[in-house]
Parts: sequence; C-alpha cells; structure tokens
Amino acid sequence: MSPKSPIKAQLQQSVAQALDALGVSEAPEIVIQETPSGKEGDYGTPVAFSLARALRKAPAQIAADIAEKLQQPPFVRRVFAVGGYLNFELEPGHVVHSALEPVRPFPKQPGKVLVEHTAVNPNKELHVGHLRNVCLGDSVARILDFAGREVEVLNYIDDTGRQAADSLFALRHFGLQYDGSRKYDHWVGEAYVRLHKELADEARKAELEPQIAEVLHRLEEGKLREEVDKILRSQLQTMHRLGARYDVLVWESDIVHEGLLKKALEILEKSPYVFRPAEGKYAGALVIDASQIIPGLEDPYFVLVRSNGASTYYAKDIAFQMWKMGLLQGLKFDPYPGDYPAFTPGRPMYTSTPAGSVPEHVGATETINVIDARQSHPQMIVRAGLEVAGRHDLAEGAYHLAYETVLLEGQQMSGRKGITVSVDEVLDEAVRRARAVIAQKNPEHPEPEAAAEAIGVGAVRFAMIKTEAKKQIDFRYDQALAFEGDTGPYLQYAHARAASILRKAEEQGLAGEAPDFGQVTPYELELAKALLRFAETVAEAAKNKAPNLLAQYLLDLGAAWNGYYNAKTPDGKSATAVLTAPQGLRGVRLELVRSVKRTLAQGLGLLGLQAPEVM
RNA sequence: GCGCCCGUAGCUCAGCUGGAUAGAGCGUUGGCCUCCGGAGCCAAAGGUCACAGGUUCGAGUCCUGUCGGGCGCGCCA
Repeated sequence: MSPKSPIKAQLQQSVAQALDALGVSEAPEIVIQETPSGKEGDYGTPVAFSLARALRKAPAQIAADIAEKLQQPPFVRRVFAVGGYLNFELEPGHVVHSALEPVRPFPKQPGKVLVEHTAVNPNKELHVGHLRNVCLGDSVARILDFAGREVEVLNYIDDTGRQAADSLFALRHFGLQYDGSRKYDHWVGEAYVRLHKELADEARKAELEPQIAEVLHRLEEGKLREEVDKILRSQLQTMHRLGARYDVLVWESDIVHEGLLKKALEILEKSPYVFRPAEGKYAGALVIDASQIIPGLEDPYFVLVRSNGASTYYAKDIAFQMWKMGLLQGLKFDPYPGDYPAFTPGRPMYTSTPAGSVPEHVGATETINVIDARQSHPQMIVRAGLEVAGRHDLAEGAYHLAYETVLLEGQQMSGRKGITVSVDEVLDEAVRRARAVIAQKNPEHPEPEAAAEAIGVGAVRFAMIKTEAKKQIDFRYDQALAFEGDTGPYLQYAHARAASILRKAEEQGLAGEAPDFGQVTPYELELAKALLRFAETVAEAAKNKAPNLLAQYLLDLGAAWNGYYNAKTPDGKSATAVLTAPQGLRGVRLELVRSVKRTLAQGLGLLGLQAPEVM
C-alpha cells in the first residue's frame, strides 16, 4: 500500500544487502529518512543503533562497517557514517530527475470501501459543525480512491427522525408559505427554531407533542418524502458548492420499509449476547450485552427493541451497517433526478427508493463512518452487532472516523437554539473577501468570479482539514477565512505562480527546452526532495484516514516552492530564475516547475480544493 | 464515579510506525519588488514539549501516576 520513492527503496535494499554481507541474521526494519538540514548527506538511516546490542559493537562502528560493505547504487555519490547514522550523499541530477516523474493513482486493490459522511438531518440548513464532517469525509474518500481503493460514497438521509418531524410540523403549525426570498433550507430552519421556542413552554409542549408524533408516523411511512426532498435538495446545493460528491443517498424510511430492521433483529436474536430479560429494569425489551466489546461499562446492556415494541436507533444503525457490508439485502435504487455528479465518475448519483429499478450494489469489505466523537459508544455497538452476527472479519473492517466537535468563536453550537453560523453564510463571506482581494491585486483577472469562488471555498475547506480530526477546533471567522499563511489560498497562489511561469515559457517558445541535469544546483535538489515525499504522504494519509497529513505536506511543499522562487544570491540577485537561466539548466527548472504545479494541483484536488491557473 | 480524547512559543497548530540542534502560521521587530505574480520571501525575538516517575543507546512520541480541559455513560436520536 505504501509505495516508497524509488530512491528510498533502493537505498533500503542496498543497506539490506550490506547487512546480509556482514552476516547479520535478523535485520531490523531499515528506515530511510531525509537528513536534517545542516547535516551532511541527503538521506540516512539510524539502523546501526538498533543493531548495537545484538552485534555488541558501537553504532558508529557498525555504520562504518555497513558503509564499507555497501554496494553503492549508481546514483549514490558517497556513503559514510556520522554519529552512528549511516548517511548517503546522492547525485543531485538523479534526485531532481526522479522528482519529475508524475505520481499516478496507485493500482487498484480488491475490496470495496464504503465511506459514509455528511448525514445531516434534513430539517434545516448546514452549519459549521457539519462542515467538518463533509470536508473530512469527502477528502478521505478522494485520498483512498487515489491510493488504490475502490471507493463508494454514501450520504444517509434520516428522514424519519425527530428533527425532520419538527421542521415539517413547524411549517404547518405556523401556516407558512415559501415565497422564495431566501434559500429553502434556511427558511425551514427558521420555522424549526421558532417551534423550539414554543416547545420550551411545558404546557404548550404537552399540547403539541401528539401532533408532532403524527407527523413522525407519516414520515416513517414515507408519505412526506417530497417535503423532505425539497429540504434535502436545498442542502445538496451547499454540499456541492463545497465540492462534496456522493454515489448514493440512502433514506432511513426505505430501510424501515424494506424490512431490513426485522431481518437484522432475526440475525441478532440468534446470538447468546442478545436476549429478552424476563424481569428487572429491562423486562420485556430486547437487549444486547456489550460487556465483551466495551469494557468498563457500568451497565453493559443496550436496548435494541423497547418493551413497547419500538426499536431504538441502535438497532437501525446495526441493520444499516449489516446492509453496507452485504449481510442484508432489499434496498432498491434509481438515479436521483437532477444534475448531481456522483463521486465515482461516469455514474449517476443514486438514491434509495421504494419502487427502484436497480438492486443494491454495495457489499463493502470495509466501511468508514464519519461521525463525531460523541457517538463512539453507539459506533462500538454497531461493530458489536457484526461480531454478534459471527462476522469478526467485517467488524474489523468497520471503522469509525471520529472527529471532535467544532466550537464557534469559543462557544458550543446549538441547532435547536439557533446558535450557529450557516455554511452558506460562511462561504458567501469567504467568496466576498476573495473577490475584494482579487479586485485589489489583480484587477485584470480574466475570470474573477470563478477564481473568487475557488479561493473562498478553498480557504474554508482547508481550514477544516488541516487539523487532526481528534482535536477540537474553534471556528473563528478571521482564521478560517484568512488567505495568508497556513491556508488553502497560500497553496493556490503557489500553484498559480508556477502556472504563470509556464505560460510565459510557452509564449517565449522555451517550453520544449531539453534539460541538462549536470547543471542542477542545491536549490533544485532541496525542492526535488520535497516533491519526492508526495507519494508516500498520500499513502500515509490513506492508511491513517488522515487528510491533515496531506494538508501539512502541501504546506511544506508550498513553502519549499515559494522559498525556491525567492532564493537570492549573496549580492541580492535571483538565484533561481527560470526563464533567464542558462540553457539546459533552464530546461531542468521548467520541468521542475511543471512537477511542482502538477503535484500541488493533485494534492489540492485530493483535499477538494481547486487549483486556479490565475488568481 | 467509570470510560474515551486533548494538554508543544503570547494565540492557533505541525512533529510519520521512538531517532540527528523541537517546526510552521498569526501577532511583534527589522529587511527584500529597475528581477518569472509581495496572497510571497529572508531574519530576529519567543519553549522546564502540563507535572512526576519509568522503559530505552535514544522519549514531544511508549508505560504508570497526578493536575487541568473537552466529551460520553437514557426503554432520546
């Protein structure tokens, strides 16, 4: 899964052979890393340290022995021991040359991975809390796809939930008519918040509850689907503006309607861990004993079916998870009407539907559920459900990608109370700011609107991705919408700069100049080493399902490129000018710029950001 | 009370499966556009990596404990 750069792989192999020649029987893992700046050499390995004990020799001596025995690959200029490390100094031309090779999507591996993300209640507009989920899930899907997984992206529509019922009830209750003056999901959301103000009054609440229950009931029957769909479509506008793509929408009412829940319970009931206590707290209910899966629980029992016969959402989630992994069948699909590109190119976006003509096409061996960390216990129950069904293999493949919550300017958000900022509002503001910067810095811009959109949305997406998922983040306007420093626009700018040079080269008829790798300088070498880390970073990000690793890498690459671009000789002249460089060296630099541009564009693409040619 | 997560520069965060002098951004100070785009670059200042033990040739990284902060522990979703 993790293709090392050919250079590292060859160095590793050479060391392994040398160790073999030295008669080392149990060779430890050979880690090849870049030498810290200021140290001699380009790459090195601390392998001598781990051998010191077994060989009863000092690391420095071992490193020296290896250096002596090692058969140098042709591109290695010098092998030497320093402070116990074994370092390699490489032929700069070779390093630069290998950094020009495009990184292509990794070969496909067997097994499908299903990524579920977004899953916003269809009852009001998206707020910045949802933003993290969408950006994280979409980026992970893109990265896995590139890294050789067959990926399918799913968005779960909880159309039988309390929130949807509240909103639909609120519209009726207040007798509202949509006048088109604002985005539909916002309009519905206002009714929802207004309703909750009214429900704060206990007496009023008691009065209205039966009516809301009535709406809930009709939702479960799938009878209000079109009303929910109107809200969903409005939300999808926001998701697509963010660049998120889905292969399939699955409606909860379809899961209920197609009897998946019943089938799941039948499977579960065969397990010794699932039973109906005859007495005590849980008398009459169907419970699952999770003590084997979640240690240290005060009360290890979770209710699947209440004593009144209603199933809990645990049961629904287990059923859904079983369906994802092919243990249950029964959902039917149709292309979702409208112009919605799917995550997988060349296919329409599908939706589950009672009268669908297409049978399910899932059957994942691995699932990634992007859900916030507060749901950790329920997600463990979901996994437990698979264990209980006797499918340890599938349970292993069920991954909860947990992320911490998003604060808003230091405060906890609340959808019910309306203490949120909507994604639409954030994006509008970001784009507005981008537009202003473009007007100021590049008034001649050929397509200012498209660029402003790319930059504004990019700033927001990048801000959501650059921090590790398990860390709580505080959404602050001035930080998330910044265009300078550790930001998406910084990277987009780096890309546009490279594009600009290549455009000029084209105009001046220099584009085809042959490179002379004999002329490369330490500046090119530095930049090349940064480029060579791209493939292994993607592999690492895929393995850990951590887009932030890629985001951080791109910042490194951007900094390396901007640093290269601005490098000066001691007397203040540009040290790395591309277009005016001597023939041959100019050819190398043009190739290098192409590689930088391509790599930035690929990396940005994997994070769901556009890479504008001009900003 | 039990469980999970977090604690690195004034602030926001990097630091890959333990490896070479702990790195960025914002902010502060000082420089760099007769030169391919200054949304950039260079430099300075700023650290007992919460604290205390331990493992290791080597610990920000692993283990134990303490202290802070967030979250979860319902026949709600």
